[in-house]
Amino acid sequence: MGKKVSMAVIKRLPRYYRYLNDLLKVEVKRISSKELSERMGITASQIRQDLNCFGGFGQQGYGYNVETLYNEIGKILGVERRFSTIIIGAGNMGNALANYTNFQKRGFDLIGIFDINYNRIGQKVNGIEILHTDELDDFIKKKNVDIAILTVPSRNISEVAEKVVELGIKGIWNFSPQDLKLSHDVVVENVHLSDGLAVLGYRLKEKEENNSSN
Amino acid sequence: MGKKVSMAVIKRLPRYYRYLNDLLKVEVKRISSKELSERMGITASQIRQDLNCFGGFGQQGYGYNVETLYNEIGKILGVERRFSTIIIGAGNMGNALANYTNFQKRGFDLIGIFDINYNRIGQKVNGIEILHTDELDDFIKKKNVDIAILTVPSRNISEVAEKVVELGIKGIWNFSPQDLKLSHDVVVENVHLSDGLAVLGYRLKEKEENNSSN
DNA sequence: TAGATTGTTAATCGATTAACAATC
DNA sequence: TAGATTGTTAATCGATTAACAATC
Repeated sequence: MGKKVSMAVIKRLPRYYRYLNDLLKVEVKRISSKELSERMGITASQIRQDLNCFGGFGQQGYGYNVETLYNEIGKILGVERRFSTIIIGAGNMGNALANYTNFQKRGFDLIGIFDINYNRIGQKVNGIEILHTDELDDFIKKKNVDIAILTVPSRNISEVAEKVVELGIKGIWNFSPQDLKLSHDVVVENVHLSDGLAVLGYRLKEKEENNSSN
Repeated sequence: MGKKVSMAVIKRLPRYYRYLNDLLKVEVKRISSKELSERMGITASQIRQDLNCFGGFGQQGYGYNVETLYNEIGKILGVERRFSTIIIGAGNMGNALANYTNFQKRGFDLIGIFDINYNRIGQKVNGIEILHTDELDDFIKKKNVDIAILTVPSRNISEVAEKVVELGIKGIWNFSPQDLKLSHDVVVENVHLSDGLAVLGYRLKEKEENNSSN
């Protein structure tokens, strides 16, 4: 009952999942926390600690069965569950995401794309017709949409976000640099791409300074 | 010297920068750590602690001058410094990033786009002609490129990354889900978009379970 | 001056690592 | 069985929060 797993652990799960998938592909059957730790560049202790938040998936003296562990982490992440997803904002980023096949694999079904620009309406992206945002209302009510991916301009983000949560959206994946403050209780993941780029700039600059001061 | 500021602090800097920019726009002149903490949803203590890693930008009894603080954080992040940047992989994601005007503002100048597909060569994205990856070699040597944004398919990522670091690239912004293990000493920032989506799925699933168990 | 708010030290909290008994 | 490796508890490390003297 409510063990309360920390975000630090949860954020590492997709990475474990990826590494296990790679191992599966090259037909590795079993792996010890020690070997996995060397591949991933984290401590074996952390791996065991992380996994034991969710249950004892390993076996003493043997390690972990790769396929079992992969499936278990998949279950934890909810890969079995399907999430119906829409994209709002059919600009370049919306386009790129709509064509991202990985999402389908991870349990996210893209069922609609919306834009405010009439020139875009009716065009298809990855086989899905772009609808006008005026139709959002009807669409969400009819189709029971779980997640909205927001790739609209920053100035519209709060408005669009408020609207979709009122219509019953449960999760938002926000690509605008603007932080979302929402009245409703909804799960939000922010991407904030340019923040990552800023950190890259910082690290680069700092490295140069260190090098020149030696 | 080398105070060694932790990554946790550095990752918060772009967020401070954004909030200060918003305050500037609405012409707020001064702000206390307390008021900023309320807006950002973090503690005032953390704000003061974070900022003091880089110097005393505030004034007792007054708070912080918004413009000064904004500029100081900009300097720390290296906004003044220009980074010449190329995109490798002119697919949907490469396209989207090439059209992202924010990067220019943050000190990143896009000076080249490359693709392996001959059909794309010669087309322009955001005013920049797409070149074939065969020309990477010459281009990087001639133009002194700082950063490569990699939006190539996962299967090519290691190869392309190794190539650009050999040619002298100092920083990589990696959009492939594959982790990079590079022989050279180079700054890498990974985006791993689908990891973020996976976390969103987890949180959504968990919330449902909590709700239904009440 | 008195009030406000910083810069900074100390206390707390949480996350990572180490260690080892349990056990396959 | 003996060796290997987990699950788990305890120790360490680092990051966040609280507190308050310094000072604008």
